[in-house]
Amino acid sequence: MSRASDRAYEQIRNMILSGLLEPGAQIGEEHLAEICGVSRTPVRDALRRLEADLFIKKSESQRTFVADWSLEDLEDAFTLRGMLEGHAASRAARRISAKQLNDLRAENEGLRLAIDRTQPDVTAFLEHNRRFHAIIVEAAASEKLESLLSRIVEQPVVWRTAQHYDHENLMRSWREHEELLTAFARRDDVWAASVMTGHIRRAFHSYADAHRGDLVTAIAEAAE
Amino acid sequence: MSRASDRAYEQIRNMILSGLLEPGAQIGEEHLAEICGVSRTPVRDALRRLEADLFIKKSESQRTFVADWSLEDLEDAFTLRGMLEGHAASRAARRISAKQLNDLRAENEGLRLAIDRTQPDVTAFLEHNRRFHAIIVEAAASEKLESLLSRIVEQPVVWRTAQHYDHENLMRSWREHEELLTAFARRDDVWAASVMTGHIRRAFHSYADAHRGDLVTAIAEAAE
DNA sequence: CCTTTGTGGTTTGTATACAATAGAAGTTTC
DNA sequence: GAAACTTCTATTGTATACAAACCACAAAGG
Repeated sequence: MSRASDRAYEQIRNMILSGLLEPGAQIGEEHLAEICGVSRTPVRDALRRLEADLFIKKSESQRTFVADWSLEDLEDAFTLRGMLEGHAASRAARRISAKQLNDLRAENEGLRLAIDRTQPDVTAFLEHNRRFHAIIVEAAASEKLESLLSRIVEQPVVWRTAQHYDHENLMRSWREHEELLTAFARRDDVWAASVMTGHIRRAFHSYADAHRGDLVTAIAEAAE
Repeated sequence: MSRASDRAYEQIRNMILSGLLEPGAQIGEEHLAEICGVSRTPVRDALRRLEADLFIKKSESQRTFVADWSLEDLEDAFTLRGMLEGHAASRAARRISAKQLNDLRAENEGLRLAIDRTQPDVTAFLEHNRRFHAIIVEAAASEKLESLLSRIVEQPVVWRTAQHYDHENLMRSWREHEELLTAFARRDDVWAASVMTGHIRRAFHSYADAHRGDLVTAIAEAAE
């Protein structure tokens, strides 16, 4: 891949995910170019990709804004993700290799270690979780499915809110992953799909609960 | 939208859909720029979008090739489309407006007129069909769903093969659309979803049958 | 004969300059 | 004082020039 435009893509994406660029905010190409230390050309390139990934959206007059997702939009995205990842799990159950199964086990073990401590390491949790799901999509061996999923898995607000997940929720993710592993080991595609769909669905509610807590905090801070 | 880059997008897309640019063929930016009568900048812009839409793919070394889909890839795409459009139909059944319902009826009437003649007008059929499905996706009112579907609905080979559809197949599409209309009128989301999924699924087999005929023709021509 | 390495030409990536267009603000007129 | 028009500014779109990467082919060495 190209160096400058990829750096720009990563950098802008991280700024959006971390909340440095606020949802709804307008962003100018020149401005971003300065921040990334490159010219407008690679920035425009990066913006096109971010637009396809629904991280930004353009007004009728082509001005660029950070995507602003409502709770409804998020439920919508989680529903689609549940369908698609359920399908991925079903395919994966029929195709997964011994190596991929081992990799999955390793990731879930890492995930458990990240949260099985007095202070859970949420960043590590998210990374192991991401890789766990990525391996399944890879095992599903469908280029189109992979392309579609890459566009709805990561959502800015979800990242920021994840810090508020409680220990029980994190452990439930681990347990659901374990169940998924069993389903894969048995090559049971129906089981795998239903566990996955439920897993994503529950994740949405965990998010929604944590998000409400987040809102309360924000309101309290604003009141000070 | 911008003039030159959109023209380039449309033009290149049409060249791919029509088969003028053959699957697997390498395409150079400079070359495309000449054809479209613009500079490389808007062409690169268009290529980024076409890449997101899976019309082209890039090699590891960033060279551009026309996407080459195997029959397996196509079945895969049709399966995903069935899932997503089924979901769209389900949502649409609960939300569709009277006006949208009328528009759907009009499109399907136009579709019938296009094929109810001695020599079916397949191009008109495809256009009415496209708009019919587009209205449903619009009625589903999910930005994400729309974004995902826009990336798998149109496939180069399908267009070219459509000319070989027989009259009975075309009429079945019309009848299935009519059934969908009834389901929408009754606001029956479960019915709508199952009719839609079956509709897409059958379309795949119509394609596969016609495609085999296509292959036979090609082989016969090569033998001359 | 096979492998490797260099070189020429082709293709893509980036920067910059300039053109076009949309928004904003200020002025004029009723 | 409000609405419409004009001008100015900010932002995006396009062209072009140059730099870097890559591929293919040929030549040399083992």
